[in-house]
Amino acid sequence: MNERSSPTLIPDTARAGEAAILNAALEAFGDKGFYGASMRDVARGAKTSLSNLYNYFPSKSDLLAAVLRMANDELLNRIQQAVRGAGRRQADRLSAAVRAHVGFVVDHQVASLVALSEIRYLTGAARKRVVAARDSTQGIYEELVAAGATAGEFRTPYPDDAARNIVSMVSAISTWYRPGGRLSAEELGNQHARFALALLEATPG
Amino acid sequence: MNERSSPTLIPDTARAGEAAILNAALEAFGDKGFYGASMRDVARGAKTSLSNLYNYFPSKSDLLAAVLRMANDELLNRIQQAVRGAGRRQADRLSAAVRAHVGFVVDHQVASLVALSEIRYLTGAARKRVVAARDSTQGIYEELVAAGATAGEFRTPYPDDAARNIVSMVSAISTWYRPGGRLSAEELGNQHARFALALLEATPG
Amino acid sequence: MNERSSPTLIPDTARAGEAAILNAALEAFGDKGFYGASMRDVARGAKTSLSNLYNYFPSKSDLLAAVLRMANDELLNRIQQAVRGAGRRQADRLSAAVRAHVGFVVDHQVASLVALSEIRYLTGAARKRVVAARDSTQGIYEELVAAGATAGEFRTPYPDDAARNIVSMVSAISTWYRPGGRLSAEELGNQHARFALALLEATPG
Amino acid sequence: MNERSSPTLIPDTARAGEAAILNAALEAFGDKGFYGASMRDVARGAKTSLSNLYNYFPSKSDLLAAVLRMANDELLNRIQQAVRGAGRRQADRLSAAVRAHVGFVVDHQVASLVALSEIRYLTGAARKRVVAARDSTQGIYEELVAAGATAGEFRTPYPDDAARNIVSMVSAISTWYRPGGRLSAEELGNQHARFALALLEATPG
DNA sequence: TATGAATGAGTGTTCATTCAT
DNA sequence: GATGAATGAACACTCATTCAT
Repeated sequence: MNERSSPTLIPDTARAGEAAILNAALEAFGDKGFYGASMRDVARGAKTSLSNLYNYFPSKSDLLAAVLRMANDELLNRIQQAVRGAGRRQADRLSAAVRAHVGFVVDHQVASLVALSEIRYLTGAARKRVVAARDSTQGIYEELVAAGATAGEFRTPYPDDAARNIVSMVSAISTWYRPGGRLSAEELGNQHARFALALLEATPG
Repeated sequence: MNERSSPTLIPDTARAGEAAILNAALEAFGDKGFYGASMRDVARGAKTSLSNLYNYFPSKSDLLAAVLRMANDELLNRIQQAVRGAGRRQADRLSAAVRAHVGFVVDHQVASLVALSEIRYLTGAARKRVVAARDSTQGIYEELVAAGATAGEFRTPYPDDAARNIVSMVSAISTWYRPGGRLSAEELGNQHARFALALLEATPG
Repeated sequence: MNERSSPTLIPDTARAGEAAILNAALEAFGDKGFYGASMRDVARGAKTSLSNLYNYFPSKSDLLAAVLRMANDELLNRIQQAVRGAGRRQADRLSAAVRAHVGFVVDHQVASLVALSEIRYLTGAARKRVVAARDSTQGIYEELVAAGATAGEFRTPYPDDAARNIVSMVSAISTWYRPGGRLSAEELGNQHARFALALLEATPG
Repeated sequence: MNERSSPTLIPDTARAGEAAILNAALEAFGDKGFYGASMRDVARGAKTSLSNLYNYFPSKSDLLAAVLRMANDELLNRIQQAVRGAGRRQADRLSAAVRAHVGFVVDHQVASLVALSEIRYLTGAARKRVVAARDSTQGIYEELVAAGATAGEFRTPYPDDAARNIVSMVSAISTWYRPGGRLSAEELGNQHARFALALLEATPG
């Protein structure tokens, strides 16, 4: 049973060619960045013509937005599911969230990296939507931390800032992680769960 | 005495127009990213002609490299000086490093952001040099953490990873900090020093 | 009886979707010119798909040709009918022609404008046919003028050139006319009939 | 002495490459229309590179605007000079204006054609300026006609509309004139001067 | 009849860079 | 040290048109 397979980010509702384009875009943006990657790169990766891209996405920006939205949706799903499946102590729930988050970053490293670094190239409504999605993720952490603080499990005087730093730490994994490295994905998850609890100055369980 | 004035990054040894160009490049890269900013943007910001840029820097990449190198030099200097001026306990030394680091990020937010996000667009020798400089900074933290671990001050089982996460947290400040926000620069420094010690599972001082 | 209603240009023989396409094409070409308007614009205006246009017209040029042919047919019909219904004096016949011509331009301003300005973008057989149709209209004027000159009603030494200038004047109405302007359509017709007779140096009736 | 040589439209103040570009643009726009002509066509005609065009004109629209402005300036100059050099009777002054106008159209047929048909592709401030210039020309005619009407020389009941039609007739010459045709430029001028006076129902001189 | 997917050529424009002065 | 002119390559995007269904 493979608990952390790497399910594609692309939802089943997508049209035929759409998935190929989205995956190619993800790869291209991850490789060269949003500006550095050209629509021709994407088309080449998706094995279609440049102009055909525009039958699916009206602009390069929309393509980026779609990629980021999908990544954020999947991340949010994973974290929420993990939290729902965890015990009642907030420390456990937060640990589960961090492990799920790390799992996502490892499974979808490129998407995580793109989400971290290319969001700045969005503008207007697309940006707002993606920023909101990102804030949802952060919001989950803030709620968990707040609940834990109320329950006396976490003693940090800066709960919100600590929550943000947890996200920073986990997100940063996407910038240096290499599969087959010193730590397995699971170890990485446990490690960062411990970091998170330490940051929150959790009372020993 | 103004301990945290915002000294320019540009060294006095620079030629006449060089400083203006470097500052303009910093601003442009910060605004739009390396690819998004054009040499014309830089020229406009430096109030000189496009072609004159090439009398100072042989290429756009070299311009980015110069900016990053300066930023890293200044950061390294600040941290080293802070550590030298701190007490003998490793916790104190590390706190001093973090506070200096936060001070740099706040003083040179744009440069910090550029260093964080545009390094990927360097290649070849220039990249190597900048990466090495960045690793020097990280190395300081690793040494401090290792010394503290040896001394029994820090109990984290993951000293190197914790050191990296300290850098991640402090660097991330550049992505959200706004002057005049909830916390002053000094408070931000103290806060992150506490986060760092918590992360390291420091024994109470 | 409404003598100057705005009967559509599209003949009843047209297939189902054809009328919508032709009208959309007319509007699009009028708005942005032949090159400026795209087949997508036409499809949008006709509320059908881009590719469906090609079930009706084999090319954009053919679409333009069809529009222009229809406009010229209607114009020719109107003028011929008006002349047939007029008295025996050439001045009266010419006045009737001009008034009918002005009526057409006012009723179908966009079509008139397109016919005036987009004919240049036709090539080959399509162009020949449309130019011939336009020349037919001009031919009517030339005959009327020649007959009037022979009859001693018009004294201009340049009958053909005068005829062409009558057409120029009336056609130009399409470039500036706005419904609800200073002059009614009927006044405009009478006015230009007078201009035409003046141009021909007609002997006082 | 060459009274109607074809002095270039390009003023002496222009930079070196500018004249070549403007002339090439004039030719290209005349040949294929504004939309039909590409910047590559212009570059080819000006014997320079595509990108170099943008060192002189920031956009294709600006290039068109520059062409049209120059044409209108020259036309206005010619008419004004002609009127100044004419006698005191308004009929004479108007004849002079028409002859000068015809001379311009013949000398700069392409420019006249472009001014007549491509003005619609301008927008914003550029359009306003060119429209204003065109209206200046029309204004001269209106003043002459009004003065003649006051003096009892012209009896038309529609002085302004007649003035507009004079412009229409003369402008239309650009759409059909071919050098070496039936009429010389001078004859064409005299002919249209006669047409104009006839249109105005001028009292016999 | 009607559609969405697909394509290759072409669009205006911007790019980093070079060069003559 | 500084400039404006010049360039070739690349860019995102649109075009008219075709084709399978």
